[in-house]
Amino acid sequence: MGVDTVRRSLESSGLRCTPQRYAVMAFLMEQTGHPTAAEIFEAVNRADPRSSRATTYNNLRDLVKAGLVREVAVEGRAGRFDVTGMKHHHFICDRCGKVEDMEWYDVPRPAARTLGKRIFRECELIFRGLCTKCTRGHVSH
Amino acid sequence: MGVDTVRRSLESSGLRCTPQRYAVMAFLMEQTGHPTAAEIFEAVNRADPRSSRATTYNNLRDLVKAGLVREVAVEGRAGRFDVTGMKHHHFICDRCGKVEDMEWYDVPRPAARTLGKRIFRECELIFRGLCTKCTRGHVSH
DNA sequence: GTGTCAGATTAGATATTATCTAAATAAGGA
DNA sequence: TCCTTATTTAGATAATATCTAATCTGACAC
Repeated sequence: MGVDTVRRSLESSGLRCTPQRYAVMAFLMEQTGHPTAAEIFEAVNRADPRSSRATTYNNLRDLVKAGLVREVAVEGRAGRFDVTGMKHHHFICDRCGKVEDMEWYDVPRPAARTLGKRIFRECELIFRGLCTKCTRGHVSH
Repeated sequence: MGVDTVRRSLESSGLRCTPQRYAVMAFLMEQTGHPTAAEIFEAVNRADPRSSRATTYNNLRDLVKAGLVREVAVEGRAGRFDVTGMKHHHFICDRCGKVEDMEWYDVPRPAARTLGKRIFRECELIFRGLCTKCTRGHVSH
């Protein structure tokens, strides 16, 4: 991952390339999982440059608004983030809340009639069940 | 809605029919929208029997666990609840966070190969965009 | 390189959402 | 009616997210 890949992502979205924003984006790009804001905040602050909590949240919001990053809300738990690079769906574990990527496939968009006056932006498909780890020791009825 | 519809729903799920739990379920069943836990708490407490915050959350969790109620997580906002009676998808407004029902249609489930050792329970399809209200005055580029 | 300023950062307070605690209560079966 | 166990309660606490207002800085024009 060239240093400038991150910088170019930011700039092509009209976002200033600040050290803190760079650090958030770089961390997410090198990540295969789906960290929470708190985890991102911690990771960034283990290294330099350091970043305040507010800045981390601000940057995540900016990155999401710019379409570079996606937030996955999980019931009763912290939201999780990943880069929107390659199209994929998500699997959320009922038990531990972990979010995993799932191979993408096309989903039919809703009929215009169903949509009415709403403005459609995207479909998101979420699979639910038990992740591999939580499956261990599980006995189906 | 006969009084006993609610009671029977609870009992057939092995849940005791307490006044507080009844009130939560009854409120959700007569509701067309997707109230937050706070809204449900308020609604129940405008009438008798009253219920504490903890009880409202406990009951919502029990109802979700029993499969009678579904929670929809919304990024950066309170979760929202509805009864799982008739199959439907959800539309979430990017701007105001409102959740609306959308006509249900079948979604292909993931291939066994993709699923691996995970245990699949369900698919959830979420549409995103602007709701009818937030569309007013909106100019698409 | 320097000046400029809109946008970014900061620490800490605050807001919002959800859960925990431990004692008191009540549902529903025997 | 009595018993057992699930449920309820008020208030404290935890977890998550945003706000404030002072300060700083990236990037552009020159």
